[in-house]
Amino acid sequence: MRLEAMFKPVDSRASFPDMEKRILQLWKERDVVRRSVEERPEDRQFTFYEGPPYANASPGIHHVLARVFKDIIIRYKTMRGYRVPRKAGWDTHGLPAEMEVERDLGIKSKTEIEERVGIEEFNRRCRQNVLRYMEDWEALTERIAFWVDMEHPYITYENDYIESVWWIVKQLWDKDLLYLDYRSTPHCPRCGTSLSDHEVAQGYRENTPDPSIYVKFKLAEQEADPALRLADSVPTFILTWTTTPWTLPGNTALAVQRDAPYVIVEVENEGRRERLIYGDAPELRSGIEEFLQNNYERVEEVSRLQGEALVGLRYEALYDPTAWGVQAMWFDQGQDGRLVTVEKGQAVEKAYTVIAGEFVSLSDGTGVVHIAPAFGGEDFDIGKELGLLFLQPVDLRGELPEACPWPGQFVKDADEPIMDELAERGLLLRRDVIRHTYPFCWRCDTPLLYYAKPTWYIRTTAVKDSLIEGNERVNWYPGHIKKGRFGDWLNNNVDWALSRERFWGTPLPIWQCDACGVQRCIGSREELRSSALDPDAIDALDDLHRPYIDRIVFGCDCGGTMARVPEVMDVWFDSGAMPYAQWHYPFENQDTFRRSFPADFICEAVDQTRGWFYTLHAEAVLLHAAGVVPENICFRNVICLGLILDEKGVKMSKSRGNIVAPMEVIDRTGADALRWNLFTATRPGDDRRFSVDLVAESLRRFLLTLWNTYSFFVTYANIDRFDPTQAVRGERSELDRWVLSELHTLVRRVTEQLEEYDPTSAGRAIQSFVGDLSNWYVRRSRRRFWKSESDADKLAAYHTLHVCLVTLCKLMAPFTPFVAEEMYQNLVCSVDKEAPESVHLAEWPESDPTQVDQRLMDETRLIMRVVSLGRAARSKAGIKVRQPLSRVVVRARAASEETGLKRLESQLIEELNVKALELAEGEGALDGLTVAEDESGYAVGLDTAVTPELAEEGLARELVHRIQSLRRAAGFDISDHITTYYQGPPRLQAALQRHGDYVRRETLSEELVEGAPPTGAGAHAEESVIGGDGESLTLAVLRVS
RNA sequence: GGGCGAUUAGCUCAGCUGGUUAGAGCGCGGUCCUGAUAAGACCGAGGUCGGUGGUUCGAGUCCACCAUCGCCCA
Repeated sequence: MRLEAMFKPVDSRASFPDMEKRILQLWKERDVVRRSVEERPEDRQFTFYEGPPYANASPGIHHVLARVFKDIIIRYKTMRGYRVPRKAGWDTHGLPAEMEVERDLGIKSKTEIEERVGIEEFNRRCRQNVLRYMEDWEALTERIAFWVDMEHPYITYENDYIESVWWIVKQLWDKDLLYLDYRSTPHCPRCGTSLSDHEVAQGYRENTPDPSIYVKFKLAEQEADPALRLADSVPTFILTWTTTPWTLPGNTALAVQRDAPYVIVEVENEGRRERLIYGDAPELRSGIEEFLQNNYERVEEVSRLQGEALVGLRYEALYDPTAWGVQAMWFDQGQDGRLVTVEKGQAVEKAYTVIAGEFVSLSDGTGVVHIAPAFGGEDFDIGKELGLLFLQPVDLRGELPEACPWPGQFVKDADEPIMDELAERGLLLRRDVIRHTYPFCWRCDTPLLYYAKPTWYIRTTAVKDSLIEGNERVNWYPGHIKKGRFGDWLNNNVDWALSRERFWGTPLPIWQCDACGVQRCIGSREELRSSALDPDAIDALDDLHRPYIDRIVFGCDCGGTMARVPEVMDVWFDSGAMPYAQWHYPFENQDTFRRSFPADFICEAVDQTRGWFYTLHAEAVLLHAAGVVPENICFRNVICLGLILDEKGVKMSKSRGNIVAPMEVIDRTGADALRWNLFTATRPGDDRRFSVDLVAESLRRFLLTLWNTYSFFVTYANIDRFDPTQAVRGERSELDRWVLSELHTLVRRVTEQLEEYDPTSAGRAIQSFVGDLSNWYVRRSRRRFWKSESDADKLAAYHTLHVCLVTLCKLMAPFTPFVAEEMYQNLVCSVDKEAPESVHLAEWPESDPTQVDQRLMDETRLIMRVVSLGRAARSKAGIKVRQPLSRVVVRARAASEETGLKRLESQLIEELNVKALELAEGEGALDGLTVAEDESGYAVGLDTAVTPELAEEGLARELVHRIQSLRRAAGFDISDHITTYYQGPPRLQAALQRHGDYVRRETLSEELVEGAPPTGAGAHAEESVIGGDGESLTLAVLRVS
């Protein structure tokens, strides 16, 4: 062994946050982040895609969650020898940015942006705003050691990025995967814009009063259906229910449930008879019929029938909006249900007829649903499906036409007069008010209208089979997402609504002729330049956003002028374009792209199933269909994270004020503790409760246990000048072989589990190993380190512990990169100048199966169990472990176990401080002993008889314990030699007579001196009582200089 | 209303393809051990494994329904 200390001394009370900051500095100095990528072979790439976050607010703990789960896989793969490029990215477009700017400017409507602020200024502010928290993001990202290249990120608002997006759009356009159609969207009539789902969700208000009315639709005179007994020439009405009277002018169909029963009821008042048709379900009938009984002289059931029988019947329209100047349209079945103008004299087959709808409920209303395709989402969809007539008698401001009976009235204000007018015509059966949940504009409190308007779509349904087939080959973690949430989403795929009538987004690259209406899609800047009337304007165009792009016009073959359509693109399309656009593909970096597609791994939270996971997948499948990418899959493996809840299980949100700021946690416990908690607390896909206290527990339970083991090793290794480069001589002890067997088992398990994208199981296995290492290996080996002679056994113990700690560093490097680095620097770099300069540049450890001894591990488990029972027996007898006892008797469950007990006898004997182990033979073997048993059949009996010899030995051990405590209290160094002074009863003398060497050795006492220490010598003394009869003992220790 | 997930001790979580008597950590009360330890060991209190049915010789585990919570969708 060497003369100088090998290792930097380790403070067992180190501050983790401080240590981590030093490590950050070390990485910077040694350029480790860059080297961890570039020192791996270029032809062995593992591809990771970073989902771009929005940097317009500070990052939260859920962002930390995603980032560390990304990081752990990247680090692991790097250590496995893969090159893992990791390009950061920022999402910048869309409503989140626009809303922020609107708030700053105090803007209330879309018109204000266009007229008061101007698109140029508005977008300038969006651009300025959108990355304003980027520094926070960068600081946090660095602090939690998510290694991602933030110096060369992709940013979705950059021209190169936009150009790649345009290229994608053009590929779809060329394959006829892009089209313009109507779509029902939540619309704020006051702001004049669609709202996103997220915005709508913010504005739901409960207990909103609305009309609740039963409206009668008169069946048209037609050939008599015997079941309806129309031949009886009694007017027959279909009864419907609605809460939005203003949508009635848009009615073009009534929907019934095909398989449900309906009833025809005849009512009579003053000789006037009429018949009503409604759903035949008890809960419907009781409500309706109670009303009828109260309002009619006679109520009588005429017949019953299936909904089927009603389908196809025609009824009289309540209104004729075409007379008000409303242009009739219909969903042309010949054109995939596209909405087209109804030509003069053209008859729409499905107009004012009864149709069948799956969604019709027989538990409320009347069992008949009024369909207005211009307004409701379901209404629109079924209109499209069946080719219904379409009437839109309300403009985008929510006002009715001038020529109608309620000219220019806002729809909600028109409810009352509409109901009055229906009542006058005898078509209103019942008029109530209900309170329900209704969406309002979160900005201006205007009730939202579902409103059908033209929208650009991507024909994702055309590639549905490929979407589903591609997903089959994706490895999801957790697995249920694949068939569940994501699979269902794909199975119910609808075309992707791409356009937004907004300002801050990738401009939709479609130009339309003002004369002939022909449309063109532009796929590059070059194409733009060659098409533009003024090519020089393109050279001067240094921003592809609105309003600049809108100024570019083309000439049309027809002689007209082509201008860009006003829409921008759904911001999600940007994010799904990142595999291509981050490299400005195909305009640049073609090799890089080919090498990096598809991704091997992505990771985001579960809310991205319909977000980024879908847009990535969909765009790849579409481009594959267009023949320009090689695979219909964009990522091979994906970890889908759950959400973070607060300690009460409530979702964290700003409005609830239960957000935990990541930096506060990190400042208190360090980033490693936070990371460890996030990895091991719950499985990735589960929702997780989170609190600072739980992170602090991770620190205490795991990191400090490890740290103390490490600190122990360094302390003693330095005392003994241990040199890990020295070879071990001879056979290793069974304790060493046991821990190495556990270690190699651990390496195998952690490797397997990380290969399966399961850091949680891997981390828990590490945690359990560290517990065993500290609480069994080190405790059982303590004396080996402490003994004064440096023999082979001591060297083996140091070696074994050193190997365990070094291997642990490497296994933990992906999990807790800081503490792993700190330990690695000290345990490896300080002794091996040839070793990689950072644990993150090191190779992943290999599991050596020849070191795994399953029998030894099983037997050691058994010993631990028996020891635990033995301690229970001691506890029961009230005899402390320091008091040696003569024998322990163990009853095992099988002969093979007895062999194991015998083999590891010495560990058992030492741990329980007994002189001998006996195996229980037959009945009565445990009689007369203090016995502890467990439920599984093990029993341990202790012979509690304390002979004078044993008592003497116990006293010696007690003395050692006292002297050790005194040393510690005196603040002596662990290796200081001392003189010990003692005063006490005769049996103390006797004990020291016999065990003096032992006491001296254990306490580094050069002399044991009877009597008081010399006064003024600076000795530390204690007086205490031993034994039952009040014997007094005085001890003092004095450092020998 | 539909889909997905969760529900095991006061709290955070294990419990593999069904197989004795359901575990760990934290917390609580007590005892002990310790010159690595902010720690550890032992004892004790604490569970009708969300509920109800079913399959089975046997169910925390499989099936059905229900309840509660969360997410996504309508």
